[in-house]
Amino acid sequence: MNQVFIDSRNCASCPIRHRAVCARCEPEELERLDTVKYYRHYEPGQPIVWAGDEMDFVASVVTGIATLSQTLEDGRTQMVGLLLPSDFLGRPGRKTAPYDVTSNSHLTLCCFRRKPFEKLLTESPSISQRLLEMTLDELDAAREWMLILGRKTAREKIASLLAIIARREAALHKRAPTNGATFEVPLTREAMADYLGLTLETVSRQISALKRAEIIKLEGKRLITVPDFDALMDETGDDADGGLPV
Amino acid sequence: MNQVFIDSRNCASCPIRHRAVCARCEPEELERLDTVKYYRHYEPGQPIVWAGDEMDFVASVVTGIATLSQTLEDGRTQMVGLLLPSDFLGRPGRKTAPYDVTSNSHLTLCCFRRKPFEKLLTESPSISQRLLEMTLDELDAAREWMLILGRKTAREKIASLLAIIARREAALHKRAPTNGATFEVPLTREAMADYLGLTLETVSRQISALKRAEIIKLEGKRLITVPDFDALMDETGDDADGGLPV
DNA sequence: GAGCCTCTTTGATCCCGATCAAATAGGCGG
DNA sequence: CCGCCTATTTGATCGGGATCAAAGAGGCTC
Repeated sequence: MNQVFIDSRNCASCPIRHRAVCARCEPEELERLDTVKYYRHYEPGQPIVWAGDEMDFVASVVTGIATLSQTLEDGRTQMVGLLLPSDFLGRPGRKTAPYDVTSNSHLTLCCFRRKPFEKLLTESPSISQRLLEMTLDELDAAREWMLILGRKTAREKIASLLAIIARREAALHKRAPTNGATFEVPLTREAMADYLGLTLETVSRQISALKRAEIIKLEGKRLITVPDFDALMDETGDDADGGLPV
Repeated sequence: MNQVFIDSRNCASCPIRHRAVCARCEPEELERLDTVKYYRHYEPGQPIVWAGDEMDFVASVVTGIATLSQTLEDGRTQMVGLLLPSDFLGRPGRKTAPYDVTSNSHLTLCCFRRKPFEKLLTESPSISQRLLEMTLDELDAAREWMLILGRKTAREKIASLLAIIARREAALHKRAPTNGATFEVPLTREAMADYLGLTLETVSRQISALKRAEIIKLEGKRLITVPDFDALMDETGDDADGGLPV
Protein backbone atom coordinates (compact mmCIF):
# COMPACT_ATOMS: atom_id res chain seq x y z
CA MET A 1 0.00 0.00 0.00
CA ASN A 2 3.18 2.11 0.11
CA GLN A 3 1.64 5.10 1.86
CA VAL A 4 3.56 8.27 1.12
CA PHE A 5 3.59 11.14 3.55
CA ILE A 6 3.68 14.47 1.86
CA ASP A 7 4.58 17.81 3.26
CA SER A 8 2.02 19.99 1.51
CA ARG A 9 3.95 23.11 2.42
CA ASN A 10 7.09 22.03 0.67
CA CYS A 11 6.98 21.64 -3.11
CA ALA A 12 10.68 20.77 -3.19
CA SER A 13 9.98 17.42 -1.57
CA CYS A 14 6.96 16.70 -3.79
CA PRO A 15 7.31 13.33 -5.58
CA ILE A 16 5.84 14.68 -8.83
CA ARG A 17 7.67 17.99 -8.75
CA HIS A 18 9.67 17.28 -11.93
CA ARG A 19 6.80 15.98 -14.08
CA ALA A 20 3.65 17.82 -13.04
CA VAL A 21 2.13 21.00 -14.44
CA CYS A 22 4.36 22.99 -12.08
CA ALA A 23 7.53 21.26 -13.30
CA ARG A 24 9.07 24.37 -14.77
CA CYS A 25 7.96 26.89 -12.19
CA GLU A 26 10.40 29.22 -10.48
CA PRO A 27 10.31 29.40 -6.65
CA GLU A 28 8.38 32.63 -6.92
CA GLU A 29 5.71 31.01 -9.09
CA LEU A 30 5.50 28.08 -6.70
CA GLU A 31 4.77 30.52 -3.93
CA ARG A 32 1.90 32.00 -5.89
CA LEU A 33 0.56 28.51 -6.63
CA ASP A 34 0.91 27.70 -2.95
CA THR A 35 -1.64 30.35 -2.03
CA VAL A 36 -4.37 28.69 -4.12
CA LYS A 37 -3.59 25.06 -3.46
CA TYR A 38 -4.80 22.41 -1.05
CA TYR A 39 -4.59 18.63 -0.76
CA ARG A 40 -7.45 16.19 -0.98
CA HIS A 41 -7.55 12.48 -0.25
CA TYR A 42 -9.87 9.86 -1.70
CA GLU A 43 -10.57 6.20 -0.94
CA PRO A 44 -10.52 3.46 -3.60
CA GLY A 45 -13.76 3.57 -5.58
CA GLN A 46 -14.73 6.99 -4.29
CA PRO A 47 -16.25 9.38 -6.86
CA ILE A 48 -14.38 12.66 -7.32
CA VAL A 49 -16.85 14.38 -9.64
CA TRP A 50 -19.77 13.27 -11.76
CA ALA A 51 -20.21 14.32 -15.39
CA GLY A 52 -22.18 17.54 -15.42
CA ASP A 53 -21.07 18.61 -11.93
CA GLU A 54 -19.53 21.96 -11.40
CA MET A 55 -15.82 21.74 -10.69
CA ASP A 56 -14.24 24.60 -8.79
CA PHE A 57 -10.71 23.23 -8.97
CA VAL A 58 -8.13 21.68 -11.23
CA ALA A 59 -5.51 19.33 -9.79
CA SER A 60 -2.38 17.25 -10.13
CA VAL A 61 -2.41 13.59 -9.15
CA VAL A 62 0.27 13.26 -6.45
CA THR A 63 -0.13 9.60 -5.55
CA GLY A 64 -2.59 6.92 -6.62
CA ILE A 65 -4.77 6.46 -9.67
CA ALA A 66 -7.91 8.12 -10.97
CA THR A 67 -9.97 7.38 -14.06
CA LEU A 68 -12.17 9.40 -16.41
CA SER A 69 -15.12 7.56 -17.87
CA GLN A 70 -18.22 8.09 -19.96
CA THR A 71 -21.49 6.22 -19.83
CA LEU A 72 -24.10 5.52 -22.50
CA GLU A 73 -27.84 5.68 -21.95
CA ASP A 74 -28.10 1.99 -21.09
CA GLY A 75 -25.15 1.89 -18.72
CA ARG A 76 -22.31 0.72 -20.96
CA THR A 77 -19.20 2.56 -19.80
CA GLN A 78 -15.90 3.38 -21.45
CA MET A 79 -12.85 4.64 -19.65
CA VAL A 80 -11.42 7.61 -21.56
CA GLY A 81 -8.59 8.66 -19.31
CA LEU A 82 -6.23 7.05 -16.85
CA LEU A 83 -4.59 9.53 -14.49
CA LEU A 84 -1.36 8.44 -12.85
CA PRO A 85 0.91 10.46 -10.54
CA SER A 86 1.88 13.82 -12.12
CA ASP A 87 -1.10 13.79 -14.51
CA PHE A 88 -3.38 16.80 -14.62
CA LEU A 89 -7.10 16.76 -13.89
CA GLY A 90 -9.58 19.35 -15.13
CA ARG A 91 -9.68 21.92 -17.85
CA PRO A 92 -8.95 25.58 -17.31
CA GLY A 93 -11.81 27.68 -18.65
CA ARG A 94 -14.47 25.04 -18.19
CA LYS A 95 -16.84 24.96 -15.26
CA THR A 96 -18.59 21.60 -15.59
CA ALA A 97 -16.90 18.22 -15.78
CA PRO A 98 -17.64 16.32 -19.01
CA TYR A 99 -16.67 12.92 -17.52
CA ASP A 100 -17.14 10.93 -14.37
CA VAL A 101 -13.92 11.03 -12.38
CA THR A 102 -13.30 8.20 -9.91
CA SER A 103 -10.53 7.35 -7.52
CA ASN A 104 -9.21 3.84 -8.18
CA SER A 105 -6.87 3.65 -5.21
CA HIS A 106 -5.81 5.67 -2.23
CA LEU A 107 -5.43 8.95 -4.02
CA THR A 108 -3.93 12.31 -3.18
CA LEU A 109 -4.69 15.33 -5.31
CA CYS A 110 -2.90 18.65 -5.21
CA CYS A 111 -5.85 20.92 -6.02
CA PHE A 112 -5.73 24.50 -7.28
CA ARG A 113 -8.75 26.75 -7.02
CA ARG A 114 -9.90 27.13 -10.62
CA LYS A 115 -10.31 30.88 -10.96
CA PRO A 116 -6.94 31.94 -9.53
CA PHE A 117 -5.25 29.09 -11.41
CA GLU A 118 -6.69 30.39 -14.68
CA LYS A 119 -5.37 33.81 -13.86
CA LEU A 120 -1.91 32.39 -13.14
CA LEU A 121 -2.08 30.54 -16.45
CA THR A 122 -2.38 33.78 -18.38
CA GLU A 123 0.53 35.31 -16.51
CA SER A 124 2.97 32.44 -16.27
CA PRO A 125 4.39 30.98 -19.48
CA SER A 126 6.15 28.24 -17.53
CA ILE A 127 2.79 26.88 -16.42
CA SER A 128 0.88 27.34 -19.67
CA GLN A 129 3.69 25.89 -21.77
CA ARG A 130 4.01 22.87 -19.52
CA LEU A 131 0.25 22.38 -19.65
CA LEU A 132 0.29 22.53 -23.45
CA GLU A 133 3.05 19.94 -23.56
CA MET A 134 1.17 17.64 -21.17
CA THR A 135 -2.05 18.05 -23.14
CA LEU A 136 -0.28 17.15 -26.38
CA ASP A 137 1.15 14.06 -24.69
CA GLU A 138 -2.31 13.08 -23.52
CA LEU A 139 -3.63 13.56 -27.04
CA ASP A 140 -0.95 11.21 -28.35
CA ALA A 141 -1.87 8.68 -25.68
CA ALA A 142 -5.55 9.02 -26.57
CA ARG A 143 -4.73 8.31 -30.21
CA GLU A 144 -2.72 5.22 -29.36
CA TRP A 145 -5.71 4.17 -27.28
CA MET A 146 -8.03 4.73 -30.26
CA LEU A 147 -5.96 2.31 -32.33
CA ILE A 148 -6.24 -0.24 -29.53
CA LEU A 149 -10.00 0.19 -29.22
CA GLY A 150 -10.77 0.26 -32.91
CA ARG A 151 -8.59 -2.40 -34.46
CA LYS A 152 -6.91 -4.71 -32.00
CA THR A 153 -8.03 -8.19 -30.97
CA ALA A 154 -8.72 -8.97 -27.32
CA ARG A 155 -5.30 -10.58 -26.89
CA GLU A 156 -3.53 -7.63 -28.50
CA LYS A 157 -5.49 -5.23 -26.30
CA ILE A 158 -4.36 -6.97 -23.12
CA ALA A 159 -0.75 -7.15 -24.29
CA SER A 160 -0.88 -3.44 -25.22
CA LEU A 161 -2.26 -2.43 -21.83
CA LEU A 162 0.38 -4.42 -19.98
CA ALA A 163 3.07 -2.88 -22.17
CA ILE A 164 1.75 0.62 -21.49
CA ILE A 165 1.72 0.04 -17.74
CA ALA A 166 5.20 -1.49 -17.80
CA ARG A 167 6.48 1.47 -19.83
CA ARG A 168 5.00 4.08 -17.50
CA GLU A 169 6.22 2.17 -14.48
CA ALA A 170 9.71 2.18 -15.93
CA ALA A 171 9.47 5.87 -16.90
CA LEU A 172 8.67 6.73 -13.30
CA HIS A 173 12.07 5.29 -12.36
CA LYS A 174 13.63 6.90 -15.42
CA ARG A 175 14.71 3.79 -17.27
CA ALA A 176 13.61 1.52 -20.12
CA PRO A 177 11.42 -1.53 -19.48
CA THR A 178 13.65 -4.46 -18.54
CA ASN A 179 13.16 -8.19 -18.93
CA GLY A 180 12.05 -9.96 -15.79
CA ALA A 181 10.73 -6.79 -14.18
CA THR A 182 7.71 -7.28 -11.94
CA PHE A 183 5.02 -4.64 -11.63
CA GLU A 184 1.58 -4.23 -10.20
CA VAL A 185 -1.45 -3.81 -12.46
CA PRO A 186 -3.23 -0.99 -10.67
CA LEU A 187 -6.64 -1.89 -12.08
CA THR A 188 -9.31 -4.50 -11.41
CA ARG A 189 -10.30 -6.80 -14.26
CA GLU A 190 -13.44 -4.73 -14.64
CA ALA A 191 -11.46 -1.47 -14.92
CA MET A 192 -9.18 -3.12 -17.48
CA ALA A 193 -12.30 -4.15 -19.42
CA ASP A 194 -13.63 -0.58 -19.30
CA TYR A 195 -10.28 0.65 -20.53
CA LEU A 196 -10.10 -1.79 -23.42
CA GLY A 197 -13.72 -1.96 -24.53
CA LEU A 198 -14.05 -5.60 -23.50
CA THR A 199 -15.99 -7.55 -20.89
CA LEU A 200 -14.26 -8.59 -17.70
CA GLU A 201 -14.65 -12.27 -18.65
CA THR A 202 -12.72 -11.72 -21.85
CA VAL A 203 -10.01 -9.83 -19.98
CA SER A 204 -9.65 -12.71 -17.56
CA ARG A 205 -9.54 -15.31 -20.33
CA GLN A 206 -6.89 -13.44 -22.30
CA ILE A 207 -4.70 -12.91 -19.26
CA SER A 208 -4.94 -16.64 -18.61
CA ALA A 209 -4.03 -17.29 -22.24
CA LEU A 210 -0.95 -15.05 -22.05
CA LYS A 211 0.06 -16.83 -18.84
CA ARG A 212 -0.36 -20.22 -20.51
CA ALA A 213 1.78 -19.00 -23.42
CA GLU A 214 4.39 -17.91 -20.82
CA ILE A 215 4.41 -14.36 -22.14
CA ILE A 216 3.65 -13.22 -18.60
CA LYS A 217 3.78 -14.73 -15.11
CA LEU A 218 1.25 -13.98 -12.39
CA GLU A 219 1.71 -13.71 -8.63
CA GLY A 220 -1.67 -13.24 -7.04
CA LYS A 221 -4.09 -11.24 -9.17
CA ARG A 222 -2.18 -8.03 -9.53
CA LEU A 223 1.55 -8.75 -9.72
CA ILE A 224 2.83 -9.43 -13.21
CA THR A 225 6.29 -10.44 -14.40
CA VAL A 226 7.34 -10.06 -18.02
CA PRO A 227 10.27 -12.42 -18.66
CA ASP A 228 10.85 -11.15 -22.20
CA PHE A 229 9.61 -7.68 -23.02
CA ASP A 230 10.08 -8.13 -26.78
CA ALA A 231 7.87 -11.22 -26.67
CA LEU A 232 5.14 -9.11 -25.05
CA MET A 233 5.60 -6.40 -27.68
CA ASP A 234 5.17 -9.05 -30.41
CA GLU A 235 1.72 -9.74 -29.00
CA THR A 236 0.55 -6.13 -29.26
CA GLY A 237 0.22 -6.21 -33.05
CA ASP A 238 2.05 -2.88 -33.30
CA ASP A 239 4.29 -2.05 -36.18
CA ALA A 240 7.90 -2.09 -35.00
CA ASP A 241 8.74 1.21 -36.70
CA GLY A 242 6.81 4.46 -36.99
CA GLY A 243 5.55 4.16 -33.45
CA LEU A 244 5.82 6.77 -30.76
CA PRO A 245 9.28 6.94 -29.21
CA VAL A 246 7.68 7.55 -25.77
CA MET B 1 -16.26 20.98 -55.41
CA ASN B 2 -16.72 24.61 -54.27
CA GLN B 3 -13.20 25.75 -55.09
CA VAL B 4 -12.15 28.69 -52.95
CA PHE B 5 -9.58 31.17 -54.09
CA ILE B 6 -7.47 32.47 -51.30
CA ASP B 7 -5.32 35.54 -51.16
CA SER B 8 -2.37 34.18 -49.22
CA ARG B 9 -1.14 37.69 -48.55
CA ASN B 10 -4.26 38.80 -46.78
CA CYS B 11 -5.15 37.09 -43.51
CA ALA B 12 -8.19 39.34 -43.08
CA SER B 13 -9.95 37.56 -45.93
CA CYS B 14 -8.94 34.10 -44.72
CA PRO B 15 -11.98 31.81 -44.27
CA ILE B 16 -10.59 30.26 -41.07
CA ARG B 17 -9.30 33.47 -39.57
CA HIS B 18 -11.66 33.41 -36.58
CA ARG B 19 -11.17 29.74 -35.61
CA ALA B 20 -7.58 28.80 -36.45
CA VAL B 21 -4.49 28.91 -34.29
CA CYS B 22 -4.03 32.54 -35.31
CA ALA B 23 -7.57 33.51 -34.26
CA ARG B 24 -6.49 35.84 -31.49
CA CYS B 25 -3.45 37.34 -33.11
CA GLU B 26 -2.98 41.10 -33.35
CA PRO B 27 -2.11 42.55 -36.78
CA GLU B 28 1.49 42.80 -35.68
CA GLU B 29 1.61 39.10 -34.80
CA LEU B 30 -0.03 38.22 -38.11
CA GLU B 31 2.76 40.06 -39.85
CA ARG B 32 5.35 38.01 -38.03
CA LEU B 33 3.47 34.81 -38.89
CA ASP B 34 3.31 35.98 -42.48
CA THR B 35 7.08 35.89 -42.79
CA VAL B 36 7.22 32.16 -42.00
CA LYS B 37 4.13 30.97 -43.82
CA TYR B 38 3.38 29.50 -47.21
CA TYR B 39 0.48 27.69 -48.84
CA ARG B 40 0.44 24.10 -50.06
CA HIS B 41 -2.15 22.26 -52.11
CA TYR B 42 -2.85 18.54 -52.19
CA GLU B 43 -4.99 16.27 -54.35
CA PRO B 44 -7.55 13.79 -52.96
CA GLY B 45 -5.73 10.71 -51.69
CA GLN B 46 -2.33 12.35 -51.75
CA PRO B 47 -0.04 11.59 -48.80
CA ILE B 48 1.12 14.63 -46.84
CA VAL B 49 3.59 12.89 -44.54
CA TRP B 50 4.27 9.29 -43.52
CA ALA B 51 4.68 8.21 -39.92
CA GLY B 52 8.35 8.52 -39.04
CA ASP B 53 9.04 11.22 -41.63
CA GLU B 54 10.66 14.41 -40.59
CA MET B 55 8.24 17.33 -40.66
CA ASP B 56 9.68 20.78 -41.05
CA PHE B 57 6.38 22.60 -40.76
CA VAL B 58 3.16 22.83 -38.82
CA ALA B 59 -0.02 24.02 -40.53
CA SER B 60 -3.63 25.08 -40.42
CA VAL B 61 -6.17 23.40 -42.69
CA VAL B 62 -7.66 26.22 -44.79
CA THR B 63 -9.99 24.22 -47.03
CA GLY B 64 -10.60 20.51 -47.49
CA ILE B 65 -10.07 17.50 -45.28
CA ALA B 66 -7.05 15.58 -44.03
CA THR B 67 -6.84 12.48 -41.85
CA LEU B 68 -4.34 11.09 -39.36
CA SER B 69 -4.07 7.33 -39.25
CA GLN B 70 -2.07 4.53 -37.70
CA THR B 71 -1.35 1.10 -39.09
CA LEU B 72 -0.67 -2.23 -37.39
CA GLU B 73 1.94 -4.72 -38.50
CA ASP B 74 -0.49 -6.65 -40.69
CA GLY B 75 -2.03 -3.62 -42.37
CA ARG B 76 -5.13 -2.96 -40.24
CA THR B 77 -5.53 0.80 -40.07
CA GLN B 78 -7.34 3.11 -37.68
CA MET B 79 -8.04 6.76 -38.30
CA VAL B 80 -7.06 8.75 -35.20
CA GLY B 81 -7.68 12.28 -36.36
CA LEU B 82 -9.96 14.07 -38.78
CA LEU B 83 -8.75 17.54 -39.72
CA LEU B 84 -11.35 19.97 -41.02
CA PRO B 85 -10.90 23.62 -41.97
CA SER B 86 -9.29 25.62 -39.11
CA ASP B 87 -7.81 22.49 -37.47
CA PHE B 88 -4.12 22.42 -36.67
CA LEU B 89 -1.64 19.90 -38.03
CA GLY B 90 1.66 19.01 -36.38
CA ARG B 91 3.17 19.34 -32.96
CA PRO B 92 5.52 22.12 -31.96
CA GLY B 93 8.67 20.65 -30.47
CA ARG B 94 8.52 17.38 -32.35
CA LYS B 95 10.49 16.65 -35.48
CA THR B 96 9.04 13.37 -36.74
CA ALA B 97 5.40 12.68 -37.52
CA PRO B 98 3.89 9.89 -35.43
CA TYR B 99 1.00 9.28 -37.86
CA ASP B 100 0.36 8.99 -41.56
CA VAL B 101 -1.28 12.19 -42.74
CA THR B 102 -3.35 12.00 -45.92
CA SER B 103 -5.34 14.49 -47.94
CA ASN B 104 -8.93 13.29 -48.41
CA SER B 105 -10.04 16.03 -50.77
CA HIS B 106 -8.69 19.05 -52.54
CA LEU B 107 -6.80 20.47 -49.63
CA THR B 108 -5.11 23.77 -48.87
CA LEU B 109 -2.73 24.08 -45.94
CA CYS B 110 -1.40 27.29 -44.47
CA CYS B 111 2.05 26.05 -43.42
CA PHE B 112 4.42 27.64 -40.93
CA ARG B 113 8.09 26.72 -40.86
CA ARG B 114 8.47 24.75 -37.66
CA LYS B 115 11.48 26.39 -36.02
CA PRO B 116 10.34 30.01 -36.34
CA PHE B 117 6.80 29.00 -35.38
CA GLU B 118 8.12 27.42 -32.19
CA LYS B 119 9.97 30.62 -31.42
CA LEU B 120 6.82 32.67 -31.97
CA LEU B 121 4.96 30.31 -29.68
CA THR B 122 7.23 31.15 -26.76
CA GLU B 123 6.83 34.86 -27.39
CA SER B 124 3.18 35.19 -28.25
CA PRO B 125 0.61 34.26 -25.60
CA SER B 126 -2.23 34.77 -28.07
CA ILE B 127 -0.89 31.92 -30.19
CA SER B 128 0.10 29.55 -27.39
CA GLN B 129 -3.15 30.07 -25.52
CA ARG B 130 -5.21 29.47 -28.63
CA LEU B 131 -3.18 26.34 -29.39
CA LEU B 132 -3.77 25.05 -25.85
CA GLU B 133 -7.48 25.63 -26.22
CA MET B 134 -7.57 23.84 -29.58
CA THR B 135 -5.55 20.93 -28.23
CA LEU B 136 -7.93 20.57 -25.28
CA ASP B 137 -10.85 20.55 -27.72
CA GLU B 138 -9.15 17.85 -29.75
CA LEU B 139 -8.57 15.82 -26.62
CA ASP B 140 -12.28 16.05 -25.81
CA ALA B 141 -13.11 14.95 -29.35
CA ALA B 142 -10.64 12.05 -29.07
CA ARG B 143 -12.34 10.94 -25.86
CA GLU B 144 -15.79 11.05 -27.43
CA TRP B 145 -14.27 9.00 -30.24
CA MET B 146 -12.91 6.47 -27.72
CA LEU B 147 -16.42 5.93 -26.37
CA ILE B 148 -17.65 5.34 -29.92
CA LEU B 149 -14.86 2.88 -30.72
CA GLY B 150 -14.98 0.99 -27.45
CA ARG B 151 -18.63 0.59 -26.64
CA LYS B 152 -20.99 1.47 -29.46
CA THR B 153 -22.71 -0.91 -31.88
CA ALA B 154 -22.19 -0.52 -35.62
CA ARG B 155 -25.51 1.31 -36.00
CA GLU B 156 -24.71 3.68 -33.13
CA LYS B 157 -21.27 4.34 -34.60
CA ILE B 158 -22.74 5.40 -37.94
CA ALA B 159 -25.39 7.57 -36.29
CA SER B 160 -22.69 9.19 -34.10
CA LEU B 161 -20.45 9.94 -37.07
CA LEU B 162 -23.29 11.52 -39.02
CA ALA B 163 -24.26 13.58 -35.96
CA ILE B 164 -20.66 14.76 -35.52
CA ILE B 165 -20.41 15.79 -39.17
CA ALA B 166 -23.78 17.55 -39.07
CA ARG B 167 -22.76 19.40 -35.90
CA ARG B 168 -19.44 20.58 -37.31
CA GLU B 169 -21.10 21.53 -40.56
CA ALA B 170 -23.59 23.64 -38.61
CA ALA B 171 -20.86 25.14 -36.40
CA LEU B 172 -19.04 26.34 -39.51
CA HIS B 173 -22.12 28.43 -40.29
CA LYS B 174 -22.46 29.36 -36.62
CA ARG B 175 -25.80 27.78 -35.90
CA ALA B 176 -27.33 24.65 -34.35
CA PRO B 177 -28.08 21.55 -36.46
CA THR B 178 -31.55 21.96 -38.00
CA ASN B 179 -34.10 19.40 -39.10
CA GLY B 180 -34.14 18.76 -42.82
CA ALA B 181 -30.63 20.10 -43.34
CA THR B 182 -28.66 18.39 -46.10
CA PHE B 183 -24.93 17.95 -45.90
CA GLU B 184 -22.16 16.11 -47.65
CA VAL B 185 -20.32 13.24 -45.97
CA PRO B 186 -16.76 14.13 -46.87
CA LEU B 187 -15.51 10.56 -46.54
CA THR B 188 -15.63 7.37 -48.60
CA ARG B 189 -17.21 4.30 -47.03
CA GLU B 190 -13.73 2.96 -46.46
CA ALA B 191 -12.62 6.13 -44.65
CA MET B 192 -15.76 5.99 -42.52
CA ALA B 193 -14.89 2.38 -41.67
CA ASP B 194 -11.34 3.40 -40.71
CA TYR B 195 -12.79 6.14 -38.54
CA LEU B 196 -15.25 3.86 -36.77
CA GLY B 197 -13.25 0.64 -36.45
CA LEU B 198 -15.58 -1.24 -38.81
CA THR B 199 -15.34 -2.83 -42.25
CA LEU B 200 -16.65 -0.92 -45.24
CA GLU B 201 -19.32 -3.61 -45.80
CA THR B 202 -20.72 -3.03 -42.32
CA VAL B 203 -20.70 0.73 -42.87
CA SER B 204 -22.65 0.30 -46.08
CA ARG B 205 -25.15 -2.07 -44.49
CA GLN B 206 -25.82 0.22 -41.52
CA ILE B 207 -26.27 3.27 -43.73
CA SER B 208 -28.79 1.27 -45.74
CA ALA B 209 -30.51 0.26 -42.49
CA LEU B 210 -30.77 3.89 -41.29
CA LYS B 211 -32.16 4.82 -44.69
CA ARG B 212 -34.72 2.02 -44.49
CA ALA B 213 -35.71 3.26 -41.01
CA GLU B 214 -36.10 6.75 -42.53
CA ILE B 215 -33.68 8.24 -40.00
CA ILE B 216 -31.72 9.61 -42.96
CA LYS B 217 -32.30 10.16 -46.67
CA LEU B 218 -29.64 9.68 -49.32
CA GLU B 219 -29.04 11.55 -52.57
CA GLY B 220 -26.27 9.88 -54.46
CA LYS B 221 -23.60 8.37 -52.21
CA ARG B 222 -22.49 11.43 -50.35
CA LEU B 223 -25.43 13.77 -49.77
CA ILE B 224 -27.40 13.09 -46.62
CA THR B 225 -30.57 14.67 -45.29
CA VAL B 226 -31.62 14.33 -41.67
CA PRO B 227 -35.38 14.99 -41.45
CA ASP B 228 -35.42 14.85 -37.63
CA PHE B 229 -32.18 15.52 -35.82
CA ASP B 230 -33.47 14.25 -32.47
CA ALA B 231 -34.36 10.94 -34.10
CA LEU B 232 -30.75 10.64 -35.27
CA MET B 233 -29.49 11.50 -31.80
CA ASP B 234 -31.67 8.73 -30.37
CA GLU B 235 -29.74 6.27 -32.52
CA THR B 236 -26.34 7.29 -31.15
CA GLY B 237 -26.88 5.58 -27.78
CA ASP B 238 -25.60 8.69 -26.00
CA ASP B 239 -26.91 9.76 -22.66
CA ALA B 240 -29.05 12.86 -23.10
CA ASP B 241 -27.44 14.70 -20.18
CA GLY B 242 -23.84 14.95 -19.09
CA GLY B 243 -22.65 15.19 -22.67
CA LEU B 244 -20.32 17.78 -24.07
CA PRO B 245 -21.99 21.10 -24.81
CA VAL B 246 -19.80 21.15 -27.94
C1' DG C 1 -21.63 6.04 -76.14
C1' DA C 2 -18.62 1.82 -75.11
C1' DG C 3 -15.60 0.12 -71.87
C1' DC C 4 -13.11 0.40 -67.68
C1' DC C 5 -12.16 1.97 -63.54
C1' DT C 6 -13.37 2.68 -58.49
C1' DC C 7 -16.82 2.93 -55.05
C1' DT C 8 -20.77 0.89 -53.14
C1' DT C 9 -24.35 -2.42 -52.18
C1' DT C 10 -26.04 -6.89 -51.13
C1' DG C 11 -25.74 -11.89 -50.02
C1' DA C 12 -23.88 -16.15 -47.48
C1' DT C 13 -21.18 -17.95 -43.97
C1' DC C 14 -17.96 -17.89 -40.12
C1' DC C 15 -15.77 -16.69 -35.80
C1' DC C 16 -14.42 -13.79 -31.88
C1' DG C 17 -15.99 -11.79 -28.04
C1' DA C 18 -20.50 -11.07 -25.47
C1' DT C 19 -23.68 -13.11 -22.59
C1' DC C 20 -25.46 -16.25 -19.24
C1' DA C 21 -24.13 -19.29 -15.58
C1' DA C 22 -21.51 -21.34 -11.98
C1' DA C 23 -17.40 -22.49 -9.50
C1' DT C 24 -13.10 -20.85 -7.08
C1' DA C 25 -10.17 -17.80 -4.49
C1' DG C 26 -8.90 -14.47 -1.41
C1' DG C 27 -9.60 -10.92 2.23
C1' DC C 28 -11.61 -9.49 6.38
C1' DG C 29 -14.47 -8.97 10.51
C1' DG C 30 -16.09 -11.54 14.16
C1' DC D 1 -11.11 -20.64 12.09
C1' DC D 2 -15.65 -19.66 9.96
C1' DG D 3 -18.70 -17.30 7.01
C1' DC D 4 -19.53 -13.67 3.99
C1' DC D 5 -18.39 -10.66 0.35
C1' DT D 6 -16.06 -9.33 -3.64
C1' DA D 7 -12.90 -10.33 -7.37
C1' DT D 8 -11.67 -13.64 -10.55
C1' DT D 9 -11.69 -17.77 -13.32
C1' DT D 10 -13.77 -21.09 -16.20
C1' DG D 11 -17.55 -23.21 -19.00
C1' DA D 12 -21.45 -23.25 -22.54
C1' DT D 13 -23.92 -20.88 -25.90
C1' DC D 14 -25.26 -16.98 -28.80
C1' DG D 15 -24.99 -13.23 -32.02
C1' DG D 16 -23.02 -9.02 -34.29
C1' DG D 17 -19.78 -7.82 -37.28
C1' DA D 18 -15.92 -9.82 -40.17
C1' DT D 19 -14.89 -12.26 -44.15
C1' DC D 20 -15.53 -14.09 -48.69
C1' DA D 21 -17.97 -13.40 -52.92
C1' DA D 22 -20.42 -11.18 -56.53
C1' DA D 23 -23.36 -7.89 -58.48
C1' DG D 24 -24.71 -2.79 -59.30
C1' DA D 25 -23.59 2.19 -60.09
C1' DG D 26 -21.43 6.16 -61.40
C1' DG D 27 -17.70 8.76 -63.46
C1' DC D 28 -13.80 8.87 -66.77
C1' DT D 29 -11.10 8.24 -70.91
C1' DC D 30 -11.03 7.34 -75.50
